[in-house]
Amino acid sequence: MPKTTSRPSTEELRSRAVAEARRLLADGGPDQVKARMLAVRLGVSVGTIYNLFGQLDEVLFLVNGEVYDELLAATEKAIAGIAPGADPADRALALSNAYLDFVSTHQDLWSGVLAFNRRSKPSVPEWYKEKERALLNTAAHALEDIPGPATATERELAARATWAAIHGIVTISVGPHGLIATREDIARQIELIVRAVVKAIERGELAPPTA
Amino acid sequence: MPKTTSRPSTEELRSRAVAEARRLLADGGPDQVKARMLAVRLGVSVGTIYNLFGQLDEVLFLVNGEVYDELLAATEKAIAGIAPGADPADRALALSNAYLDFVSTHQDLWSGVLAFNRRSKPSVPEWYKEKERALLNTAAHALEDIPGPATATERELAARATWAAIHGIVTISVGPHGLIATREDIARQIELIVRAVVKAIERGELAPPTA
DNA sequence: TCCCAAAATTGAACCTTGTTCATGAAGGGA
DNA sequence: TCCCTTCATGAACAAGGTTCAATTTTGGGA
Repeated sequence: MPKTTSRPSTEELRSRAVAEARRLLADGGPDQVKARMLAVRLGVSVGTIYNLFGQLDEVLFLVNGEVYDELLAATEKAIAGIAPGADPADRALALSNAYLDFVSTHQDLWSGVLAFNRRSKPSVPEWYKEKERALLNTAAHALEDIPGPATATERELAARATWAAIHGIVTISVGPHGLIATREDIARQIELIVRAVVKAIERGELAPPTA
Repeated sequence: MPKTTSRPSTEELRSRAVAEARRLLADGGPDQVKARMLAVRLGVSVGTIYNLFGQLDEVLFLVNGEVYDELLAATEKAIAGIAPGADPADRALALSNAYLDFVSTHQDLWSGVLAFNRRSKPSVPEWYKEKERALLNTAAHALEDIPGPATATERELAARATWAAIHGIVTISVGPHGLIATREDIARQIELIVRAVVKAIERGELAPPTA
């Protein structure tokens, strides 16, 4: 009887490794993603992990990349669900609520993503930065078509500021393990900021008296 | 000839250690603050570091605590410099500009502080959380006396949201090494959010139609 | 001045982790 | 059958956090 279980393909192993790493990241943060632990979970030796990935950080970049993709999909879907003529604030809130939903659903994972991003690394892959840019662009898009006397430059500034603000509110609410504030509280804070900004755009109060 | 340099007192050593740790933190992030490196810089052995501090994290908490104190002092000073009857937006902007100034002046250090805070740790000392609370309270105070039909609860919500927003804008602009955006750009984003929120408070548009 | 108990220092040693590399097994084509 | 490429292996190395028994230093009392 020949062995029916042949050696799993390299690709197969790689994706299982990423899946395990994701679990470890969510459970204990980036520091818990260890080469030996991954090896044990996959039933291979340490060396094999280093055949699969140049260095351990690469696994974490891949995990985070996955998470980014999912978050991007969620936000895009949320925005797409809003009617073209709807209240601009609703569009912006659809985006931020999607973000909040996502983070609520994956609290520990997201906390891990943030922690890893804060670790200073020798180099960040270009494709990774690209995903981060894509996320920002989605946000910008949600604030793009708010009527009002704002130039493209002003809109872009407002979009980035609002995205950063939302990100700040969410981030400050995500401790090392789970949310620190209630979901409702966070949602209220986001809504407050978003509505205030949208109103400011509509009223043409964006540009402060430039010094 | 007797040795004129007697053994430095424990307190003396402790404070030199914190100072060195601060340098290391600013230079390479929390991961660069190593027991052996501290020992070498102080001219003592590894063991001594562990006499001074229960564990290495404690040094980092102390460094971050120092930084918090300085930031708090800077923001309080900025707010105190605003006349009591001044434009409420100016008060809020005084706060956020002080924050931005501080971070601009200590970019790498602040980046290190954030990175350390993201590391999941078994326990965070109470006095440390207290300092973080104090920082938030200062922010709340700056938004407290904006005229308008808002309840205390609403104001508190607005204060926390605004602080988180400012924090988000600044944080997203601080990469692992230095600022990613220009100082002016960051200041503009902050100003946009702050003015929008202050206007919303003044106009009594804080509370969205509660669902 | 001398001596000793307490306090602080030392550095070897242990353990965990990232990373490398010489060795060897597996499989497929000539 | 014999190579040759590819991949897996795990021992070994270098760091770094942490501990601790042995040693040194200090300060004060006799």
